[in-house]
Amino acid sequence: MAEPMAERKQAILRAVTDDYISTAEPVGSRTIARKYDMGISPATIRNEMADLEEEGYLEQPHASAGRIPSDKGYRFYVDALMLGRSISEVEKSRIRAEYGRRRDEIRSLVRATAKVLGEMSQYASVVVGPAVKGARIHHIQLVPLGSDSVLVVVVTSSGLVEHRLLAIEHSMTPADLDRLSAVLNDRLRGSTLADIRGRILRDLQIEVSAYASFLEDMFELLIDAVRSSDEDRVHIDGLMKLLAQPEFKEIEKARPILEFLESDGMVLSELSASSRGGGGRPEISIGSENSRDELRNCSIVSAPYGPGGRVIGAIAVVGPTRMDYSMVTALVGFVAERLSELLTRLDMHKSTE
Amino acid sequence: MAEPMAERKQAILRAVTDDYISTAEPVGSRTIARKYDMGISPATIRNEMADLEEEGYLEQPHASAGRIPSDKGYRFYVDALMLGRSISEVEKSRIRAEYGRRRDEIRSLVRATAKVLGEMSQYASVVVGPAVKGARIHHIQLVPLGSDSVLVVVVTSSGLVEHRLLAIEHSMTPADLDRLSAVLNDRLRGSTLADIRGRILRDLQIEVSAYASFLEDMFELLIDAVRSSDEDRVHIDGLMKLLAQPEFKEIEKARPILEFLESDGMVLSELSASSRGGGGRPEISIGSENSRDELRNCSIVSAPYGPGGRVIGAIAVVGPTRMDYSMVTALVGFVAERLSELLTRLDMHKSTE
DNA sequence: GATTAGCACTCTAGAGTCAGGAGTGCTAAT
DNA sequence: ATTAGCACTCCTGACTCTAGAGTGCTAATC
Repeated sequence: MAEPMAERKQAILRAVTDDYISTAEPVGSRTIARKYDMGISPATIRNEMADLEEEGYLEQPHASAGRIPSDKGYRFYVDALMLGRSISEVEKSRIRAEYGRRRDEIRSLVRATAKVLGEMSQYASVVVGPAVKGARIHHIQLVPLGSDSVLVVVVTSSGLVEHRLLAIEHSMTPADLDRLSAVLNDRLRGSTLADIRGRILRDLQIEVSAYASFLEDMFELLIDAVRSSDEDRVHIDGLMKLLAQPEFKEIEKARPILEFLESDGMVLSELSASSRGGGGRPEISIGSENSRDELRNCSIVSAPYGPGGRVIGAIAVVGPTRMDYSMVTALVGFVAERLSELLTRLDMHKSTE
Repeated sequence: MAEPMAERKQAILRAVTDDYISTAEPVGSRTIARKYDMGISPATIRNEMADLEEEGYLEQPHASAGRIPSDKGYRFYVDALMLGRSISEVEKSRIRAEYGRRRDEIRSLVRATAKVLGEMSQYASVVVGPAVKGARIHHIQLVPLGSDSVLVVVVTSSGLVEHRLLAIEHSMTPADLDRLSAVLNDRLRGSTLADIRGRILRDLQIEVSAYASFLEDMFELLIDAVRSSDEDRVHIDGLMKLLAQPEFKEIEKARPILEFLESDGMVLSELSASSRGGGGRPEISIGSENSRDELRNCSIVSAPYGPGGRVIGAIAVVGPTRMDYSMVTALVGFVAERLSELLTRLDMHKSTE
């Protein structure tokens, strides 16, 4: 058993998969003989297909229809059969153009990524931005807004800018705030927000005891910001594209997937699991391979990204199991790479100060 | 012509509409006689319904089915027939709770509004946040982030916080930036971003000529921020809820509406038109009353909001023409009012500085 | 021994038919 | 003016039937 699959059988499996991916119709022996001339008759192809079905690579929707790939068939296809494609120059420059303008702030970068992935893949796209939690503080600034409120701006080392308004009881002069900002920066730079809660806060409160309660409030706010910003990490696009796929014509088929995508929390846990793998090429999860049951009718192509090899988030494309793996893999790979590159450049700026 | 509709006819129209709204099935004379006992026989009801159809308030999907309200019928219903309902205390406190935590920043308020509207209405919700364009500058702050980049933070009088990273060529000390911040605040407070582009920029460049090119870059960035932030104004939620409605079971029916909602630009122009009306109670736009053709299969209930009577944005619920107008109108009204109230309070803080 | 032509068989999609049910419109009686 | 009665219409779902596609098997062929 487990002997390598014969050359010709592979060719047939590839043909069936290619054809089904592009037509969404079960494909029969006749079709293959006609479209992909491999010099053998439909009858021969039928025999091979019967074998492939027995081995679990193909299945029949009903007794007298053509064959379609099973999840196992798709798996073999992406691992061994699929012709690796790289995306065209036109597409590349399209992507670069999308990034051209907004190279400054990470959130708009993330959003642009979701948009370009959705539009170019014709499926749904997901981009998970960097977490605030655990990020190191790069800069913190208190901005006086009036007699009774202060804007707290925190910039993390990953380039994320968070801000919150804080009501204050006692008037503080701009000079006060500046001095406080300086102290805060001195003490907090490089710590994570989680760190702050404990030791550092206590130290600070002693040091600038006049502002003890102000600091208390401020950290409360920041902690809350961390919590709620996790929801903001997930950006979805191209839902409409997904719904345009024939497998989702009846909305019931799409509902589980849409519900999954609508729940930021689930997306987060799913994608951060898959992005641990790090490095290399995009990861492909096909139908029943997905850990969640509601995703057994779709496939996900994902890749982590981040500056200089560090992983801070992930991008993904979600489509039917009949998705164009070749195109999507190339696209996801290129975009993740491109995004990482941009972030690396941003990061360098920051470390050379 | 145009004599007032007889009492009983109105009762029948109301019954038909109520029933259709809750069952989504065409309703026949028999059903009405059974469910809403108004002491008359099905035959009488039939006669009245025939009249109502002739006058355009009802229509028949096909010759021997029950009746359903036409757009004109719904219009009469919402204007004259619908029993005004106010939302329950439970719901009110649910809404208040949603707002409880995040009273600080306008963007999270807007997002929370979209979420609560979607969940409680069971339809899609749209919230248009305040425009950056045209907003007055309340505060502007330059934050040094390293030797070669500066974070520009702008707070508008509507409470919107925008920020952008700016690469700089020549190193500027924190002190430089502080002085520059002070000058900028002095000169720009109260102007709109549009104003800046012209005269003020020139004056400033002369005054602090050392930073002329820096200022040029900065304003370039801000202008761009204004442009791109228009996209961010629109927040959608509850799309899934909309798709769960029986009229959208075949995705084709929903597509035009989804496409409309996905295009921020269209939503923006549509809603800002309707929010001009200002004040009072929610505006209801039914089916063919909508100016856009792709919306002829849905109804929109919208209301403007803003601090102290000023309109800065709008909220809306989008559902099938068979939507529960009574519930939605009450909900939209309450939420818009609540949101305006919160903003008014925020605004007062700001004007008492 | 592998390949292929031929053929019977199976299954689906779509068209046609039919009965049942819901609802109407009309008429005549109240 | 209202209503009971009834004929009529039209949809819905079940059933049947056919055409077409595709298979699997067998026997002939290379």
